[in-house]
Amino acid sequence: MIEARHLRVLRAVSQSGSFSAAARELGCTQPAVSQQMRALEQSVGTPVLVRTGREMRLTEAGEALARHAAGILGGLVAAEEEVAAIAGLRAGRVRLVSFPSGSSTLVPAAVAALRAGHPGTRVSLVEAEPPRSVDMLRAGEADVALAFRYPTEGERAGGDPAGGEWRDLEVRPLLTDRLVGLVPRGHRLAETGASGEPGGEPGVEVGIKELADEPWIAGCPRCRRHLVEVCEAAGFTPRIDFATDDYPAVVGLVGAGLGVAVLPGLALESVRPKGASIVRVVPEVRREVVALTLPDLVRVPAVALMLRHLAEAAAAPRPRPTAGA
Amino acid sequence: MIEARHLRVLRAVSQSGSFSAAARELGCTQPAVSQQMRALEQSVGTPVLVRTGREMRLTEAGEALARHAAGILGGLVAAEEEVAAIAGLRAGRVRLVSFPSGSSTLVPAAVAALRAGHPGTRVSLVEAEPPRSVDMLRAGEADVALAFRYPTEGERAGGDPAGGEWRDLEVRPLLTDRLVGLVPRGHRLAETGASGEPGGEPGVEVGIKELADEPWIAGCPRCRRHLVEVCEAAGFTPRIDFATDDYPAVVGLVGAGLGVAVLPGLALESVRPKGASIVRVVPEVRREVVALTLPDLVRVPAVALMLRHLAEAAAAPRPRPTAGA
DNA sequence: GCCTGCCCCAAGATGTGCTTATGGTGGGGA
DNA sequence: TCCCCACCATAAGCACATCTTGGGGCAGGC
Repeated sequence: MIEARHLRVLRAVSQSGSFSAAARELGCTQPAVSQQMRALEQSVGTPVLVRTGREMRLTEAGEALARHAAGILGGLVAAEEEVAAIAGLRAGRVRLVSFPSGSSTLVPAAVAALRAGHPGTRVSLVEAEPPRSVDMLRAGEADVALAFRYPTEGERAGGDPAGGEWRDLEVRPLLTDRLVGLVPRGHRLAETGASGEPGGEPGVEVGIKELADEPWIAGCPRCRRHLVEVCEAAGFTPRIDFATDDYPAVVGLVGAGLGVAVLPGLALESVRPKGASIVRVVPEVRREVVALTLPDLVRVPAVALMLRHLAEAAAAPRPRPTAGA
Repeated sequence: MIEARHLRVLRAVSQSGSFSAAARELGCTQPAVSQQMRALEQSVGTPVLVRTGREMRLTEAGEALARHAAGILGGLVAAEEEVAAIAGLRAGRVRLVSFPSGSSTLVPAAVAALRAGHPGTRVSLVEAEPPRSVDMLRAGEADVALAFRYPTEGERAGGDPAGGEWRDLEVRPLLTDRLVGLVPRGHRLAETGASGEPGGEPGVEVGIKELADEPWIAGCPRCRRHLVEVCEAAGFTPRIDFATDDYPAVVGLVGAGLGVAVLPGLALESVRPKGASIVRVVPEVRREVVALTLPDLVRVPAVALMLRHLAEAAAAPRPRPTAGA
């Protein structure tokens, strides 16, 4: 079996014209070159070099090998360079999958930072809610998944403290997203005017039990399930009139006076809550936003960098949701 | 440094989807595959494989390597096949250089036999007299040289019994060529009619001293030098009127009655001695026809085969020179 | 005629790869 | 639900290949 090492030595010999010069070029001793060429000749079964007194020449077989060696060794260095570019972040691709409110907040900041520092990298983004996004991760269709989980979900999944259903994944907590209540402007629980000013905390605090009799507008299936759990823990079952994972639609429905809702704070960073007032819900309802990837992918430089930038984006001060016009 | 072995294993893994299957495919054990992949990942500095629970997938770097591997391994296989073809005589080139009378007698027979047995081989032929042909051999412009030497030349070159000036070459004696005399038809020394019949030995025997007063037509420089030596050993210096290495010209000059000549028997195989009679010269004058090559080239299959066929052609019964019309 | 450079050869030391044996893990069938 | 099997990782031992050092032969150049 011809090895690349043989071809490297052969090329050095044919270029330099002697074993000694080839050895100097290759940074080894002359007997090493001699032995390599002997091994090559043995493996191919015919001489490749003619030792004439003054110079070292190639036989026809040697010429054939040298001719192929150019392409083979060129391909090897090309492969090395391409992989080195990926390893050195001069190239590399990260396929992100994110839930909607993540892809409009954390992702743009992280991607911008990554592209700014390493222009050669490429990022692709698709949107999917957690169960599906994790499937994509496991199926190799994505490298990093932005997902979220509610605290109670982890407990339900067998009491495993190390991540529940994600125990075989690398889990990077990014931030804890406090959910806020949304009630129609002018609702009896909304403090008119003062609530929801830009940059300010929602001023009104509402016990969740106070919303027991309101019609509800729920979000994605998991959010809806969690909402029911929280309400039932508070002693009532919410009457859910609408369910949609389209947050602007939720806001619109609330603004139209069709009900109340609980939304992730993250979602309100990019949705203008027009016609609705933001209230603080007590007890606090939180969800944890995490970045997920496969353990092996953590060692892929572009993936590691993306995780780092996601963490930085999550750590940056969040703009406060506004009450809207 | 990426080695071809790594790429072979990587390809097997990516095709089979598991280390164990790749090991079976490669004919080794599973830990060997595991170690190879670990070594590859260490050498390129980034993971190339993602170990997900059910299947083994390539990372982006792994995809890049696999993409290059196709061409690299293909090139290696092509190189191996080409060299194997040369080693197996399904291909291969022999560059012959021969003196004129050799290229019209021994060479055609040997080349025909070689091409008949191994149609893939190619033979090229150029003509050159020994000093030049040996230079070409040493310069790598030819693989096999057909040459000749006169017995006295070896003695002159320092008494080395192992080949004189060719002591660094592989010398394969092919045949000993007896030189014959050529006198004009009807010359006083030529037996009219009976001499030089097709298939018969030259019947007339002439002592070289009897030609002392004849004008001479000499051949190539070495032949001419040897002629002078022989004549001087017989006690006279030949009067050389013409010197040419064109044997048909020599025959023509003799036939025209312009002098006598001594020619290699081999030359008369392909030159019709019209107008001239062939006589045996005593004492016998011989030259040794040999095949020369570089020692390393003996191990090149096509060269070895050519040498063998040349020896067989030389061993075959020689047609006798004819007296011509 | 001496000297230098080049190649081959042999022996010792080092490193690498392969194998066997073992443990841990996840998936599928009874 | 449990068991079993396939798969991968790891460690230890071994064999092979490679490299180095030291010595010798040989041809070319001053």
